[in-house]
Amino acid sequence: MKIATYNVNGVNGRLPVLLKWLQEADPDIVCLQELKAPQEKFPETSIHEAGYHAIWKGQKSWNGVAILAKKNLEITEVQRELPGDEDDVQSRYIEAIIGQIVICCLYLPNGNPFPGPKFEYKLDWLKRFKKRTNDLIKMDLPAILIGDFNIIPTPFDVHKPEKWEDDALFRPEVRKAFADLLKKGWTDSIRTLFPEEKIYTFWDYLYKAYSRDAGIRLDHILLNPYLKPRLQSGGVDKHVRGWEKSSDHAPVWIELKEV
DNA sequence: ATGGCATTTAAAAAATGA
Repeated sequence: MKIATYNVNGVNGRLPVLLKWLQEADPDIVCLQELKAPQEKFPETSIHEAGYHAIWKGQKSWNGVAILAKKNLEITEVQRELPGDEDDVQSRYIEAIIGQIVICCLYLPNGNPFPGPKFEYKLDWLKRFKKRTNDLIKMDLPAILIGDFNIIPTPFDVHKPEKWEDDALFRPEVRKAFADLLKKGWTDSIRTLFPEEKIYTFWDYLYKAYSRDAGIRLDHILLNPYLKPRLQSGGVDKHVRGWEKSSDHAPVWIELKEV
C-alpha cells in the first residue's frame, strides 16, 4: 500500500502536473492540500479518469484538502473539519478510513507573520490537533497524520536555520508541538527511514531555491504505534518540483507492508 | 536591503503563501 501527500498549490492550475505524477507514482492513497478551489470546482472527472475516487473539502481562493484513493478502495469519511472551533471556516482538515486505516489529511496554518493573529491561529489549531491525535491514539486503530504541517521539525530540516529563527514555520512553539507528537508515540516516517540525510519537501519559487537545493521539510507522514511495524519504504519525489508549472512542494510517500 | 515568484479572483491590484 503506497500512501502519498502532495501540496499541489492550486489543484486546477496544477492539474497536468498532478495527473502526470499520479500516473508515474501510482499511489493507492493520496492526500492533497491547497486545492485553492471552491467545492464545486474540484476536478472530479479528471481524477476519476486517472483511476481514483475522492472526497474533498474546498474553499474559494485558499486552502482546501482532498483524499484520493484507487477505485477498489472504499473511502469512509469520518470528519471534514478539525473538531474544537465551530467558528473556524478554513478548509484544512479531512479524515477518512480507507483499508482499515484512519487517514488524517491536514493543511496546518502557515502562521506568518510572527507575532500576530495568524500565528495565534496556528497555535490554536495545533492545540485542537493535539486533542484529536490524542483521541486517535486512545482508539487503538491504525492511523496516519499526513499532509503539509507547515512545521520545520529541527534545524537539520532547513537549509539555513539561522534565517528562520522568527519564522512561524520554525518558531520553538510549533517545533515543540511536533516534538510532542513524537513523544506521544507518533513516528516521523521519512526521518525514521533516512535519519542522516538532508531531506526537503519545499523549495521557494524565488532565489533559484530549487537549483541551489535551498529547501525546507514541511510535509510529513506520521504513523501511530499500530502502523509503525508496517513501514517499508518511503521518499520524496523531488524531481517533480523541477517540472514545468510545478507546485513549490514535492510529493512525499511511504509504502506499508500488507497485513 | 531589496526584490525576486506564483496562485486566485476578477478585470487591476490585492491577499496569501513560506
